[in-house]
Amino acid sequence: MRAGREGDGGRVPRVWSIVGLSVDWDQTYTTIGPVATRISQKAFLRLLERDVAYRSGAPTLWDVDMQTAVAQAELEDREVPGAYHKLAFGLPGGGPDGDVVWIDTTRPELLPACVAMVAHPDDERYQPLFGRTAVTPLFGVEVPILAHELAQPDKGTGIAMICTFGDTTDVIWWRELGLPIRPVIRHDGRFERELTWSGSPEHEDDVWVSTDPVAANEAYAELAGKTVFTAQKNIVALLSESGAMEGEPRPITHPVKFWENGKKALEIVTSNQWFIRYPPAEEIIDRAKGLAFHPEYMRVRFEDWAKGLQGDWNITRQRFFGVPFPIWYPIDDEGLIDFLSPIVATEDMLPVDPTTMVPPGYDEAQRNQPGGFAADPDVMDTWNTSSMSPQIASKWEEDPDLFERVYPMDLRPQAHDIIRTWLFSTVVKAHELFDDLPFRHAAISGFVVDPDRKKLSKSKDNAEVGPFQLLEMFGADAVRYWACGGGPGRDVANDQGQMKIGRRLAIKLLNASKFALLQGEASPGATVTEPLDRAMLLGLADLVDEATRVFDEYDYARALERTETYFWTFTDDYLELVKGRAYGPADGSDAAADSAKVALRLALETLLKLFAPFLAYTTEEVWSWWREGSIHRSPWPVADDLRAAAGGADPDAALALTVAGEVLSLLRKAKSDAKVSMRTEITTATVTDTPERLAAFERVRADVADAGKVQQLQTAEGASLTVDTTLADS
RNA sequence: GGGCGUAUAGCUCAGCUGGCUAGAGCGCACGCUUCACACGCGUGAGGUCACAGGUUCAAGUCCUGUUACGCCCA
Repeated sequence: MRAGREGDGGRVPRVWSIVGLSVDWDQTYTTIGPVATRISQKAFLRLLERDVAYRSGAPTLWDVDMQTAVAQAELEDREVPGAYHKLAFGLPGGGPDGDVVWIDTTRPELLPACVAMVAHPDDERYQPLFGRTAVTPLFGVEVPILAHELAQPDKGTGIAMICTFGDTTDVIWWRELGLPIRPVIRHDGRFERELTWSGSPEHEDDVWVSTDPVAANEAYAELAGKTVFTAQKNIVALLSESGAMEGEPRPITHPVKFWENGKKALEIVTSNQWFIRYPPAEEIIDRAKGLAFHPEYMRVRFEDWAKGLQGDWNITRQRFFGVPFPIWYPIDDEGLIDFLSPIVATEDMLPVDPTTMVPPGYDEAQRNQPGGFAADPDVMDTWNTSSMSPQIASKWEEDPDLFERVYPMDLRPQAHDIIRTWLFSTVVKAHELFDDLPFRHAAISGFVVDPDRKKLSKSKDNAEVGPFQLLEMFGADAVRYWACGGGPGRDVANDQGQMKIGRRLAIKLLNASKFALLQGEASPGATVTEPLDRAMLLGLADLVDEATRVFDEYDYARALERTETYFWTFTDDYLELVKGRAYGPADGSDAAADSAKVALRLALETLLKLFAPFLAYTTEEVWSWWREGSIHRSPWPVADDLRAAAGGADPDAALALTVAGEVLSLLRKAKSDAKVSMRTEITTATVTDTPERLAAFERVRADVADAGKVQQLQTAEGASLTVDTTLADS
């Protein structure tokens, strides 16, 4: 099992235990602790060796509040208010609109980070400008005017500035157009304090070159050390003053990337991070073809995610807790850390905490000293550890015997919200490390939603009652019944009505079982001979076939629904019809009574087993009344055994049972209409029906007459079923 | 904007490969102390199967489009 989150205080295991899940509590695992750390680190080292894991300085999605990198999988877009600012870039040599080019931007404060302008290659308005240069307002920086398909001609003026970095599109442009980088936003979300423009490059890599360094430095002084918010306010004032901005900002709402748990919009900063190289999308998709999704349509989420990946998986997080990287860095004699020459732990050292352990060839005194070493300060993305959960649970290279027996695993059960994180990363890791799938089936469940179909959330607190209360109120079987009502992949509404129904079903099963067992055992060697009993068993055999088939397809909801439907007619009709006969003669040796008793016990055993996955406690209770051991360890029913017990196929018997039920219903209706007790005797009843159905009815007429308390039962041929009755005086 | 899913009685849903006179449970109405069950039993009312086209002898079921809701992704 996957351990509950910190703070749950063991609630998850308790719920699972009460709900009756079959868990081997000796085989739990967690994603913290020495084993998880060792396995995560080992996987990392193996991937590092093969250059699948690598360290790189690259544009990184960064949450300035949390001061940590964020992976693509944890992004979400939010519609937030913003404003277009129309800015004039200088165009030496002039163009169609004179000596300026207008752009619309929502991030004017990034003007000092501008490295180029871009328009769509097919955009006739700007085609004459491609290859020329423009000059940024205020900062006087010369930037090239380039063409790229991702520029949107219908957005703003159709030409945009590229800054390092305003959004992920900037990153793509920067990478694909081979642009320089002018980073201005620091990891804390504020503008760099010390930035100086000069008239000519001071060294080879100098990007801070302006045609008017004095103006540039004056302008930047208004931004240095400021937050993005303040910087924008200040630069807008400067732009208006200088006449480079036309009109007022035009408010819009637009999608902006956030960390899914974050409060502030993400910035893109440059820093050194550990990455895992994704295989090509097609390769992952092909690998996943061997994985059965239940329901199958959830596969598209996996595939869409694979196709939509941009860049590799950043597994570095700047957090306090988590699995550390088994890595140190040398410090040169001047005290500078060389982040590009990591000192890698060896596998025999694992688990490694670089902040307390010392790399080979060094001693503790050299920590953080010139000429010494420094620990990698970061930790792994939690998904990077969770992606090893099959290997952690099966104790990869820790318990070879266990691993051999359980890996790859059969089943990954999880909800659909973490297909892109947990499922995807687990498949990728196994693919890279083992060239195989980590499991064969993925059962994707939905969520529990509130009665208005809204997702439950801790912050909204719209869960009226907690799991323990529900279990207390309705019982575990009722809660299981409700939970199984939503098929694979479907959300299930928190519906106490359904739990009530589950509870009634469980009680009904107890009572029906009591009745069946009260009839006593049949004489030794007795067999099923009566048509009614045979028909019931044959119908049950078909039910077993269907339930087995749909279970194999993971459609447990249908298995439950079919079993339940059968059970209701079983109790309403069959039990009523067989009741009288089952009591039998006083000595209990009558063959017809024996037939009923054998059929009843066989049906009970079968129904209990069919219900066992759902009503785990009720079925176990009934089982204990008359059988040894646990029903949950007993073999699954076999349809052909039931057919054999029924004495083989009997197509007419099914019709006999159907007609019997219909006639019985009409007899009840007569009494119900007369508002008399069901016990009331019927003096005479005449059943009219087609010859074929009457022939079938003939085989069960004694049972029907008995159940309906009919003294004289006659038949007559006619077009369709009708029943005329004369009630006895009450 | 793209993708996926859902749309059937007041409610929760079944109806799988087209044959339905469209079902179940809850709720509702009217009855019934029936010897397994009043935590029950029986009977009944309740639906133009979201909408519009199409395929077919036949469509809730297949196809196309529209609408609404939900989820995923931009």
